[in-house]
Amino acid sequence: MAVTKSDAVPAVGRAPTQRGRRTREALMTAALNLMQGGRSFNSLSMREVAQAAGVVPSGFYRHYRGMNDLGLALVEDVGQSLRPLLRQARLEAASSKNIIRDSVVTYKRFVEDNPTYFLVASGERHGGSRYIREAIRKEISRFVEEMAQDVHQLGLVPNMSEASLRMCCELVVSTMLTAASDILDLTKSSPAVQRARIESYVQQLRVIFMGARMWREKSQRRQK
Amino acid sequence: MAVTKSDAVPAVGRAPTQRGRRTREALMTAALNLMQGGRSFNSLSMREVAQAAGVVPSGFYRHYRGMNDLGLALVEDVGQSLRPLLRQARLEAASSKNIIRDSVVTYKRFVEDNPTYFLVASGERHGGSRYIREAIRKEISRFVEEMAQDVHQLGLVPNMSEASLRMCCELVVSTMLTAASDILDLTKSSPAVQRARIESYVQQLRVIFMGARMWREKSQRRQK
DNA sequence: TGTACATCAGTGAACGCGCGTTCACTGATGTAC
DNA sequence: TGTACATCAGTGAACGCGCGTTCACTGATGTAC
Repeated sequence: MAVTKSDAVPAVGRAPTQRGRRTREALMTAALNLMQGGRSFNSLSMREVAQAAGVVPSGFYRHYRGMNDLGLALVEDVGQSLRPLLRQARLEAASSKNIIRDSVVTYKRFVEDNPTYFLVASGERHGGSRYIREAIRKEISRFVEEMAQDVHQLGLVPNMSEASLRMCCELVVSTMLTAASDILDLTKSSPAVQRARIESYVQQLRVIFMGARMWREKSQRRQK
Repeated sequence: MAVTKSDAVPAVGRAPTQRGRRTREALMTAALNLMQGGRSFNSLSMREVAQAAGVVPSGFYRHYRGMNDLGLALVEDVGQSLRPLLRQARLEAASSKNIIRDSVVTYKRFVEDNPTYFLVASGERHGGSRYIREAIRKEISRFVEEMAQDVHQLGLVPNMSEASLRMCCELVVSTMLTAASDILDLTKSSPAVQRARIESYVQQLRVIFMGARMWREKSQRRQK
């Protein structure tokens, strides 16, 4: 048997045609839309997603090996959409004279305007499959990296090593992801309850930044 | 039709007999055991849990209205098991001269020894059903309450109002729940990686506590 | 301590349903000449 | 620009399976006397 062109493996998900790319995206947005109601990605079925995307069930396999594969693609996509937007929000808030409160308020609006992204980010961070969790961790570390850069450039926490800065930013990102899931569940609560919750997060971030400014590197402490 | 004793609604889950209580518990532990492998509660089926508990599928309904009901019972049970244990661990570590590091190390061992509890607590905190999320929030607020009491009594953060103390403890508990899910995924990583992760959490808690000690209440700030 | 009886706990069969996956197919798309 | 053709994308039917839920049932358990 000679190896000819026709022997090439179909190789799922490469989508070299326009039509293919469109359907591939349709499947992603269909999954996101199905999650709008508060359902977790885990609870979606492949058939359901295919139907919502207007594709016959078997068509799904032209684009993804299975739901896990879709999940990974989704995480990557959400990460790439979110990172530049949040970075911009951060830089805008930086000129404010009440950086922390403004950032949290902006963030709240942002979460409410893009619920699906955060449903993926928060919801699958600890719950879903192991692979998806790892993918989310990787995206989070990118966020942290970017944020550390910004905080450094803005001089918000001077005299801190890069490693410590990342550690602090990780704490901030973690806290804000927890906040996101809170915010999404709060949409039906009274304004008073919402304000109280937001206030709590403002205070938590203040504690973190105060702690960060007090931080002394190990080496410095030793020198004392 | 006269209302006689026989008209009484079966009223699921009251389990007034010994046998009943045993099976009810068997269903809970069966669910926990099935989660051991890293699966989320959400992905368990009722039939599966029933079988693991040695009960015929329809028997499940004698004890729970459905999986959601089981989930709520599980959260409550996990909360009640965890609270006294963690409180004890906290009080033990309090006598150490390196409270934070010792607490984190103790906590790590504790998470590894009781993976199922934390799989529920972390995994369903943001992912599962709305009702389960609310139930977990309620349990968390109990944890926070207890921790705030202990921190106050030990005088770890003097000069702080009760409300602010709760806010800080919430931050700590949140961070440690995120840590739990990290720890559970790390069991197969190299000791070096594990140590680095633990070190990161130690530092994060230090930042929080330093920030908390620097904290000035709003009223105090105004008086300045 | 013994007995009668109401309630409770567990059984087994049955139902209709949506699931993931496979397959051979057909029409659409992009390309190489 | 036109055409031939390989590859790609979507189809529709079929499969076996485990799911949640219902029902009438039987035996176990706890109690009131």
